[in-house]
Order: sequence, then C-alpha cells, then structure tokens
Amino acid sequence: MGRKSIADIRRTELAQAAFEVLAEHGLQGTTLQRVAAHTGASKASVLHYYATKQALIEAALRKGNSTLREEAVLYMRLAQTPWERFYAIIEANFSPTTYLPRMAHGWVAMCAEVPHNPQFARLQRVIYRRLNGNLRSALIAVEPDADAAERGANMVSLLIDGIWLRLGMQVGGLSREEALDHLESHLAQRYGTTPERLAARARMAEVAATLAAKTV
Amino acid sequence: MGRKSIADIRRTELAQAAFEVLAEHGLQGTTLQRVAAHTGASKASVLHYYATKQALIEAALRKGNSTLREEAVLYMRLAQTPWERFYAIIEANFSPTTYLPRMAHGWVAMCAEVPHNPQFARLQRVIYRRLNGNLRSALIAVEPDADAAERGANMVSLLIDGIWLRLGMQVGGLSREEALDHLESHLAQRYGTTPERLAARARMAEVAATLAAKTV
Amino acid sequence: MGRKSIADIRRTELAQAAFEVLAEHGLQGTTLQRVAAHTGASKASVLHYYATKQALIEAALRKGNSTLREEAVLYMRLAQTPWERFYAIIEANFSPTTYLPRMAHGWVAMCAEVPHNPQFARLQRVIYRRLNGNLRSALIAVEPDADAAERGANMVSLLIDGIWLRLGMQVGGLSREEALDHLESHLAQRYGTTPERLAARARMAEVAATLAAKTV
Amino acid sequence: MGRKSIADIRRTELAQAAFEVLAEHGLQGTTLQRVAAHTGASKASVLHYYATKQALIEAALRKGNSTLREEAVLYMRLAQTPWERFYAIIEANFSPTTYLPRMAHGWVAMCAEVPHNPQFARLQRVIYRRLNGNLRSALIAVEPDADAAERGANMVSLLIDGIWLRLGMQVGGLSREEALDHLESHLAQRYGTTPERLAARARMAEVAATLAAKTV
DNA sequence: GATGAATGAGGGTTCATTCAT
DNA sequence: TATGAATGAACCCTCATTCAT
Repeated sequence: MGRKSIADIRRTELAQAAFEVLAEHGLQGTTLQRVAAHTGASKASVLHYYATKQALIEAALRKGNSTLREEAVLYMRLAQTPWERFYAIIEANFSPTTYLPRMAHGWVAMCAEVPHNPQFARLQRVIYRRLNGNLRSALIAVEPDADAAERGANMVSLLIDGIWLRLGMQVGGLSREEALDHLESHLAQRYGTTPERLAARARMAEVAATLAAKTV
Repeated sequence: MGRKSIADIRRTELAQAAFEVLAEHGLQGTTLQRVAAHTGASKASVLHYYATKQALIEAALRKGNSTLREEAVLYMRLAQTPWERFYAIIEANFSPTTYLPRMAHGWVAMCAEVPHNPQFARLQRVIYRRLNGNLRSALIAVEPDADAAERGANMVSLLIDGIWLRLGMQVGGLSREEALDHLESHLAQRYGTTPERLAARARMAEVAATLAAKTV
Repeated sequence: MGRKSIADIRRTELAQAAFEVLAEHGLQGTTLQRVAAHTGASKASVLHYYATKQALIEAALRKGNSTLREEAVLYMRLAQTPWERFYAIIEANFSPTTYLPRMAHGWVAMCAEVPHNPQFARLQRVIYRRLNGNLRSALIAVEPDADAAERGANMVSLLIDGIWLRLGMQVGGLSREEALDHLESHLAQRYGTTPERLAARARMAEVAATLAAKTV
Repeated sequence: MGRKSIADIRRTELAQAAFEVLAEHGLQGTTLQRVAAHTGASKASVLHYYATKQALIEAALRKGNSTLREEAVLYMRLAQTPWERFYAIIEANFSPTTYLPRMAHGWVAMCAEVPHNPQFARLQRVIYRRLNGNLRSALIAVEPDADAAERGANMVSLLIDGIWLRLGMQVGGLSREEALDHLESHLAQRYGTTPERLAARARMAEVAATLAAKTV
C-alpha cells in the first residue's frame, strides 16, 4: 500500500506542475520548458517521464480531474439521504479547494481543445457522464419520473458548467457563495422548499466546512 | 448604401475565413498560413489587410459576434411586449443560423484565451454585459424587483453559456429544440405558465421561423 | 535654366526624404515604407521614380554629398589666398548647416556599407579625393614640398573624419567650436602662428558667419 | 586554469564566427543562418547558446573588443615610463594582429548602429573612455597641464579613429607603417623630438615586434 | 536517471518588388 | 502619374523532440 516507485512520484509531481502551468498560462503557454522550470528540472527530464508533451498534459488533466473526484468521493461517503448525496455533489463542485479561478481556467482550456483532441474529448465525456449520472441518481429518489430526473440533473449540470466557465474567464465570475445561492434559487423553484432539502443542504454545508477546516 | 471598397470586402472575407479556420482548428491551429490557404491567398497577402495575426483574429471574433448581434437586433425590432423582447434574445441565441457547433466552438476557443488576452477579455465583457443587460431590462417589466430581475437574467444567461459550451465541445450537446425546451422548463418554474409568456414565446418562435425561412 | 520637369522635382524631393530617414533611422531602418510616409506618398510611388531601393539610397547620398559640396563651393568662391582656400574647406566641413548629428550619422551609415556596396565605395572615394585634393592644393602653396603637403592634408582630413565619426555616434561628440579649436591647435603646431594664417582664418570665419546668417 | 566547459567553448566559437561574418557581410548581412553555416551548425543551435541574435552580436563585439584590450594589457605590462605607456597604447591599436581591415570593418559597422542601439552605445562609450583615459594618464606625466593633456589625448584618439575608419572602408586606407608614421609626425610637432620619446617609441616598437613574432 | 546538445518544422512578421488599374 | 493589391524571400524566434553522454 502506498508504495510508489520514485518514478511514479516524479510522474505525479510533473503532472501536478503541468496542471499548475496550464492553469496559469493556458494551453498555448504550457511549454515543456515552463513545466520543467516549475519543478526545477530540465526539459529533457520531463520527456524522460512522459514521452510526449501530449501525454504529459493528459496526465495533468487526469490529475486535475482526480483531485475533484476524490473530493466528491469524500463528501459522498458522508451523505446518507438522496438530497444529501445531491448536495454532496454540489458542495464538491464548489468547495473552496477546487472552485478556484486557476482550476476553472485549466478546465476551460481543456474544453476549448476537446474538438481537436480525442483524448480530451474522452476525458471530458467521462467527467460529464459522472456528474450527470451522480446528479440523476440522487434526484431520481425525489423525482421518480426518470425523464424529469434526467432533465433536472441536466439543468443543474448546465448551471454548474456556466458558473465554472465564468470563473475561468474572470468575466461575470461568481463567488462561491453567490454560486451556491444561484443554485439554491433554482432548486427552490424546481423542488419547492421542503424541510428535507433544507436539512440536507445544511448538513452538507456543515460537512464541507468541517472538511475545509481540516484541509487547511 | 452597400458601397464597400474592395479592400473592405477583402477584409471581411478574410475575417470570415479566419473565423471558419478558428472554428475548425481552434486557436492554436489558426495560422496565417491556413487562413491564407482558406481564401486561396498568400500569407503575406493576409498581413496586407491585417497588420497582425492578433488583429485578424480579433476581427474574426468581432465578426462572429456581430453576426449574432445583428440577428438579435432583427428579432428585437419585431418584439413589442417585454416577454417578446425576452424571447427575442432567446431565439437569437438559438437561431438555426447561429446556434451551430462551429460558432460555439469558436466562442469557446475565445473564452479559453480570455485570461491571457486583454482584447479578448474586453470583447467577452461586452458580450456578457449586452446579454445580461438585455435580459434584465426585459425581465424588469415582469419582475419589478430589480434584484430579482438581475438574478433571473443571470440565471438564464448562465444556462445559455452552459448550453453553448456543450455545443462547442460536442459533449452532451443539445439540439436547438432541446435547448429551448430546457430553457422553457426553467422559465415555467420560475415565472409560472402565464398566457402572456406563452403567447410571446409562440409569437417569437414564429418570427424566428419566418426569418430563418427568408435567410435560407 | 531652372527648368525641371515635375518628375525631377519629385525625384529630388524623394532623395531628400530618403536622406532624412537615413539620418534618423540608419540604413537598416530606411525602408521604402518610411520614406514614402515621410513624403506623404505611397510606397509604390517611390518605386515609380526610383526603380530600386538601392537607387533611391544612392540618390539620397549623392544629394547629401552635393549639399556639402555646394556649401564648399560657396565658401571657395570667396577665398582669395591659399590659407583662405584652406579655411574655406574647413569651415564648409563644420558649417552650422552641415555639421549636424543627423548628417554625420547618415554619413557613418554609408561608411559602414562601403565594403559591401561598390556604388557607395565609389561615392566615398569621390568624397575622399575631393577633400584631400582640395586640402593638398591649398597647402602646397604654403608647404612647397609635395610630400609634406600630402601628409599635412591627410592629417587634417583624418581629424575631420574622426570628428565627424564621433558626431555621428554621439559618443565623445564635439561641438562646432570645439571641433574648430582642435583643428586650430593642430595647425598652430604644424604651421606655426603666422599672421597670414590667422588673418585667413578670421576672414573665412566671418564669411561663414555671414553665409549662415543669410541661410537662416 | 584554462578549464572551460564545452558550452563556453562553443559560445566563444560562435561569437568568433559571428564577428567574422559581421566583418565580412556587415551588420545587415549577419544573419543567424550565415553564422550557423559558418560554424557548420544549424540556426537553432546558435540560438541554443545565445537566446537572441542581439545577444550573439553583442558577444561578438565584446569579443572583438576584448581581443584588442588584451593586446593592450600585454603591451602595458612591459611599459615602464609614461612615454612607454603612451606608445604601448599606440602599438596595441596598430598591432599586426588587430589592425586589420576585417577588424576595422566590424568596428565601423558597430559605430553605424550606435545611435539606434543602446547596448552598442554603451560598448562604444566604454571603448572611447578607456582609450582616452589611458592616453591622458600617460600624457599627464609629460604635459602636466590637465587641459592640455586632455586635448592631446583627444587629438591622438581622433587620429586613431580616423585611421581605423579608413581601414574599415578600404578607402584611403593606411598601412600599419603609414599609420604609425602619421601619428609620429603629429607627435613630433606637438611634443618635440626628445630623446626620451624616441627611446620609448623604439622600445615599444621592439616589444611589439617580439610579441608579434611570438604570436605567429 | 538525468540532462545538455542539436535540430527540423513551423510561426509571425518585414520588406522590396511586380502587376494591374 | 499614382497607387493598392499581391507575393516570395528571408528573418528571427519558439518548441517539441531525438540523441549521446
């Protein structure tokens, strides 16, 4: 367990660095040179671990994605009711450690490249399906009509995408709180203001606060 | 009227070509070479009209944007009630001539570059403000609370952004009809199903159909 | 007399402009574009009068040179004794209208190109011979030994070159007065302080002052 | 001692090559392509060692300059009296290994660019100050009036500049011996023909001959 | 395992020049 | 006469990648 060869450590380190460079400089500005400099290594050294720039960037994006996923899993474990599972997803998508301009910008950069890069397209599809799937399976419990649940999930994920896009552009960007408020406003209209939902929301917000405090 | 110098014609032609290349190959892949080839001209010739690649791409984006805006103006002129004005905006954003993967992809490519390009940021800000402003000023008539109207407008524009983003990525992309349905679903919950709204919607859909037929 | 076709006028105008651009921007910076802009004409128009950039620049240099020569001729006409002829040359080379950083810089730019441009070499040779010849033929009257006169002339022309070079570089540049003082210091040591020389010097300085006043 | 990394060797090699190309083709003609070809390397390889053409050319000029300076230092070490120090400078400026058309032409090319290139201006200023300073500090011993020494130094440096300029242009160029004769003629008139000076001159000429023989 | 050396491919840009009007 | 249009050639520079150590 936890045994990682030095090579593996180095690889994750590089992927991490690549993601940070990507988030700061965009895809165009992500050169091997810069990634290398960011880890204090040489350009050739980077290519020693990732045969190709392409491979490195994919790893970087996978890493960025897995960060988000791990967070989501963390929240999910503590959720017990459908609405709690639902809010777990929401909180994960707007947690203080991931809902960051840098993250968002990295994500938007990837989105822009999706149509030209099958690898990216695949990854994006995975992300999309996971998000939509999770939302749907949470909603189906409170909204038994499969179509309605599907549509409800889609609506939420569209809002999340829109909000992240703006965060990535820093144009019309919303703070974490504003973002959550917007979503809440939508949910209130769609699902009414039931005590269950409100309780679930409060509970997961608390969980989020606890986890955030621990992370810091 | 309609008098345009040959130079102006050539310039729009090039901007158009640039937008098409941008839509097809992304920003990275939009080289002067390619744009030139796309119009059967030489690389130097392109620079004869646009001193700089940057200038060319900005022109391309402005052109793309103005297409959308002109469409919106067209719809707006025929709108008479607040709800009609509202739906004019919606229809313009999902008209068959603009709600196209190519368009969307070009837009996403620009979004990704916004944080690194002040010019793009400015353009994006203009677009954002226009859309939000138009929506808000339409909604304020039906939702007199300024804050509520603001929020309502924002919600709709977020949905539009999310939908366009997906169209641009071709992942989870919605057809024009699905997109309009989603929006309608949101509006129904938020504003109720009033005859005025439904009438306005029907009226503008008809207008859209007429205009689309004429364009084709 | 004085009849010049419009074309000829335009040609001199362009040559003049080219010289000014050359003086300001150096040879590298002297593009057809800039010369054209400097006269408010189009690039193609310039090439209409000078088939080639090369030809234009040669004309410019010839023009610059002829300015200097005309000045020299002016002074020469008023010189009556050998020493006066000698000082006429000196004053011409340091007249307020020609001993200017811009002029000097243009000249240095030409010098640098001499080894790569036979035309320039020819022109430079002409200039060199004229200056040395004039000095020698003036000095031979006061220094009958031909070899000594040759050497004396050469020494003076070397000093002039050195002084102009510095003016052109704006490094260790001498003012007109300092330049003349330096030369005088050299002459005093070489030819002694004879009344004839001093008188001639005073006379030509006066002539220079008169002419300068008239020019202004 | 003498330990230089391969990179350093390559760098000096390239600077050397650049200087040779500069001397042969002028500044305009000094392209990375040509410098690369001159060393049998690729264009990109040159930029591997000098990030910029500008940097390369500066290195080339510094190298050319340092060659001259090192020679001067060599001579200076063997000088013991003020006049010997003076002649050390003279001999260094006209030594057979540096007083060469190529060298001179490279220098003139730099001079022409001085007004447009702060870096070059700085270098030129350094050269100018060193030469003038050395001459002055040697002369002050034989010509105690500081102003007179300053002027004497300036006169000599002007002559040197003039002579080098002509060598660089190959127009009116003087051989090493002629150049030294000219200077001697000037010095004889300015400082008289004292045994000390003659002895110093003879001594440094001998030193020069010895060093030249050794170099060859 | 790590890295400097070297390079090919390609990108944006400048510029003199040709051509047609 | 005058000029816009168009272009080829060349330049500097960037970058991912290969190779040898």
